[in-house]
Amino acid sequence: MNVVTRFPPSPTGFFHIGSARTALFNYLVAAKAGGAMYLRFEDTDKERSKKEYEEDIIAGLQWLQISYTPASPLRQSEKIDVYRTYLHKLIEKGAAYEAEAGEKGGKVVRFKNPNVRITFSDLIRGEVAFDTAELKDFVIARNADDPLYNFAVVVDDGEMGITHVIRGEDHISNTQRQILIQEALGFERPIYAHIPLILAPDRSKLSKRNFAASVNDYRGDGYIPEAFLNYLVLLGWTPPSGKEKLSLKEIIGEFDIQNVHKSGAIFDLQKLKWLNRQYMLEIPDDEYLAEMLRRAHSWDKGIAAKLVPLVRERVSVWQEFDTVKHDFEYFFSEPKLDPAKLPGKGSDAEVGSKHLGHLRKLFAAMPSQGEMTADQVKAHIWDYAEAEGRGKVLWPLRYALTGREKSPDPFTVASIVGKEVALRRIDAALQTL
RNA sequence: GGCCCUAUCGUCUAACGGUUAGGACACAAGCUUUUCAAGCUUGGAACCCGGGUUCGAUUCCCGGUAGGGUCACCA
Repeated sequence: MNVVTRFPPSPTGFFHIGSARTALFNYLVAAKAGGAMYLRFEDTDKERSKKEYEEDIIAGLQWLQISYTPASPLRQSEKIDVYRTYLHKLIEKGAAYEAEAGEKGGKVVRFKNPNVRITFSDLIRGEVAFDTAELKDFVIARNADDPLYNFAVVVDDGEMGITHVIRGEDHISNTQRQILIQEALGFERPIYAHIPLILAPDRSKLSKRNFAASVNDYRGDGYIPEAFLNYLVLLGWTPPSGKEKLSLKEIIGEFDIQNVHKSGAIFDLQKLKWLNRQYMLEIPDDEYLAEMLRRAHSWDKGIAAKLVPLVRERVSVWQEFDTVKHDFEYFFSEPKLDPAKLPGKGSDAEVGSKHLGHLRKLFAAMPSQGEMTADQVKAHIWDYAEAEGRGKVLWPLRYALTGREKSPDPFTVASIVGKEVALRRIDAALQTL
């Protein structure tokens, strides 16, 4: 069977997380079967549809590497004549009729409801049944040149030969209307799959008001697109292998729309961050450094290169680097010291001074040629620290080097700033005591 | 309210009649060169309720409850 799916957003808002997942599932079903997924814009709502939203959606799909075939024409607004033809066909058949005055005055086209019971089989939910009688004769067009969603969708899906309609659960009650129109028009019924919704942390529908729901926001925060996509697919589906971190290729290999869950899932930002971190850890050092420098222009490249592993430990999303980078200032300029904090817990100035004084000698005795690793620095100091009490010796050293109560360990810091700078900072610290 | 859908740790989930109900995120404690981060180890944490069916139900059926979706001349 040649599989043809579609992603038909209405360009009335920015690319939404839920839309992204719908697009992804449609893409996966098509990719799995070697079929195609069409993109078409459902812009029959002229007032709310905007070009900038179309652009945002396209940019988002590209960011996520979800490929598609553009429908031709791309927009529903570009094929009004086609809808008009089908509309006339329905009216001639007596399956639809023009009706006087609706709520907003003027004529509208109503579908003549046969009042039957519709049962369709949903790939995710099984048999779903509706009694269409309560729909009454619903409106399918404002007039011959102004079709409404449910009608336009049926015409498009029919003409494009869509085999699988995969969409959000919020469309499940539209299905009965669409099947009715489909049968009147003589189109074949596609296979349906209604996927559960993504929920905000309070279990309400994901909306801009209570949550960052735009894909754009995550792109802006510096999430890795592969990680974002990976997280999205995990929301409502578990691969048979049980693996959580999956490439798009692996996802396609394992994916089966029938294994998608029935219930809605809350979007968990912390798990997304965790997954993103797993992807960031795989970025090669040179690329990682380049991104750091893009976000911290003033940083010296040589020092920044040595900071890569320290940054990696602390950053799960690039956005976090923008905050954390200020904690690394002491690598680039002399720290300001608070004499009260220098000796550390349970020690006074005299004790601090004594240890720092000895440390100064130990540092001075280190080789000045070439760089020292953290382990080598440690080797020079360790025996003394052990003998005098690690905390008592190491705290003043670390504070003298960084001027911070929280920082990486003193050996690492010393190995990065180098012997000369370390000595200078120890001297400066000694003078404050 | 009508119709439709859903229901396992706080969250995402595994289980497809018989398990000490498993994993991941988060959380807590301990270990790491007194801090931070990361890492490692350990721990607490769930089958919505009530009836059936069955030798046996988290699992199947029915009802209740709760949550969600939808009831436009929006999509």
